[in-house]
Amino acid sequence: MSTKNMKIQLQCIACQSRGDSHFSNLEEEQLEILSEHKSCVTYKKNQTLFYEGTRPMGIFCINTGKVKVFKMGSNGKEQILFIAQKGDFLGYRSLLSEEFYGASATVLEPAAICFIPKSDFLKVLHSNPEFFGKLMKAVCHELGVMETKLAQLSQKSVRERLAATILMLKETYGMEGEGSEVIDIVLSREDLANIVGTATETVIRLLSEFKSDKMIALEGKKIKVLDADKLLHEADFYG
Amino acid sequence: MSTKNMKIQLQCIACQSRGDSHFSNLEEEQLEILSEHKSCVTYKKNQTLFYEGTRPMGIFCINTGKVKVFKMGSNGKEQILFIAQKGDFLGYRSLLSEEFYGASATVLEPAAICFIPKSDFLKVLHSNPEFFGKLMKAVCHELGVMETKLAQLSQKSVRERLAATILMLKETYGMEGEGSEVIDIVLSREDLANIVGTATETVIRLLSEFKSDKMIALEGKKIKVLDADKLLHEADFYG
DNA sequence: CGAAAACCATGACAAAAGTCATGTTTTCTA
DNA sequence: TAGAAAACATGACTTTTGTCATGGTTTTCG
Repeated sequence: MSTKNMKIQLQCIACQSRGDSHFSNLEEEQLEILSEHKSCVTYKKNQTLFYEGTRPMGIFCINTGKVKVFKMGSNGKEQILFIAQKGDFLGYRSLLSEEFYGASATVLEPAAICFIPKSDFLKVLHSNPEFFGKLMKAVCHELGVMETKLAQLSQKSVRERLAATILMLKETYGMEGEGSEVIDIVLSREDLANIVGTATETVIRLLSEFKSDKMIALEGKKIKVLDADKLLHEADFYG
Repeated sequence: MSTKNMKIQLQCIACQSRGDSHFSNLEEEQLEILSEHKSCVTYKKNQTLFYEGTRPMGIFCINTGKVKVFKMGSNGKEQILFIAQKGDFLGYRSLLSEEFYGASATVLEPAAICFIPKSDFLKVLHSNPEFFGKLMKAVCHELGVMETKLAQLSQKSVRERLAATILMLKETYGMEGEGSEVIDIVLSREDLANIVGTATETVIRLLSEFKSDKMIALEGKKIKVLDADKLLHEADFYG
């Protein structure tokens, strides 16, 4: 197998993931502008889309696959801010605030991702107030989500946060399987710890406990949720 | 003294704090729209502008004074997200994402704050792409700031975060006084703890240590920075 | 395929931070 | 302005979480 990433060419207008994205309501003409200079590349696991501290040159649009977005701490530990998937944009926030990337983005599983140069994206953005408004709304929503994460990090125990994280993953990646929900994302214990904001060993220990308590089952790296109510209770979603 | 808040009337166009705000470049016509239905009220310490979970009806524009914006945890502890001051807008984020307020806002010191109804604000916003773009840029920047806070909360010790918080306060509210910087904001130890994300007692203990180590002096509730370099060192701003 | 590397798991221990109790000081307000 | 309430301070102790060490398991890749 070649070590080079495979390039695939596809018009945005025919993109399978467009319906899930902010591009869903764009007009044909504007989709053509976006397609003009875009490149679509397949990435392998662990490849990095962009690094914290570098200058954004355009936006990434995820076609398939999952991408972790994280900040590196001085201790060498990552804090994962969110996980992006099909239809999500990456990098437009730094583009609009005209700052360097505030985080890095690394592929978690094989992915197909388009890159649209800054100028084309901005051209469409400024010629389409409705699109601009939609994006504004999305950014405002994201800010609210991030504030909630901050407060929970500060106010909840690791145990509560892990339970909440498993439930969140279930909501996002859950697949019904023989009565229980299998979470369809492969995360190392370390990545999971970096979402929760704790040490890897602590996550491993708590997962073992949750397993003993029959709340989850571990199938290889995948987590199966056996008792969502009990997890909800652990996450302290009532006070 | 009356228990009612005092109303003062002033045109936005003549507002002293406008130069510090996102409204600085608006045209006369648009300022008049904003002025039309606005009300400007003085608030006393501990009065609340809006509560988490309620519906936003407009935006607040701070003329003078300081306001803490926070989320309440199930344990009854606040997490302060940021402190707003002269020229800052509050509440426009929830307005734009069309969600309920995600946080509460309470006045820290006597303040004069204007309220502009939703419809007037949106009218101006949508009639002025440049203003919209400016606000978008601001929100994107805020999102980056919030992500940084999240990562630091997860990756730094309480001691490091307190040192960083004191330095941040110095940057924002510092006033040169006989060689050292007096931080011109009155925060209870509890509020400070709720910024740092820790227990009140822990903050008190660490402040005592910082004082013993001659990094700060405590003058009543106000903090004076004696050795910013040493604080920077404590905050671990190099790795 | 098979060795090396990465990852998972668990125990033992240490450190960080939280909680509770108590006393003092400051601030508010009737 | 005096009494009450809130805020500050500190000690003693507990709990939570992190770190280090070790061994087993899985994955990767030459």
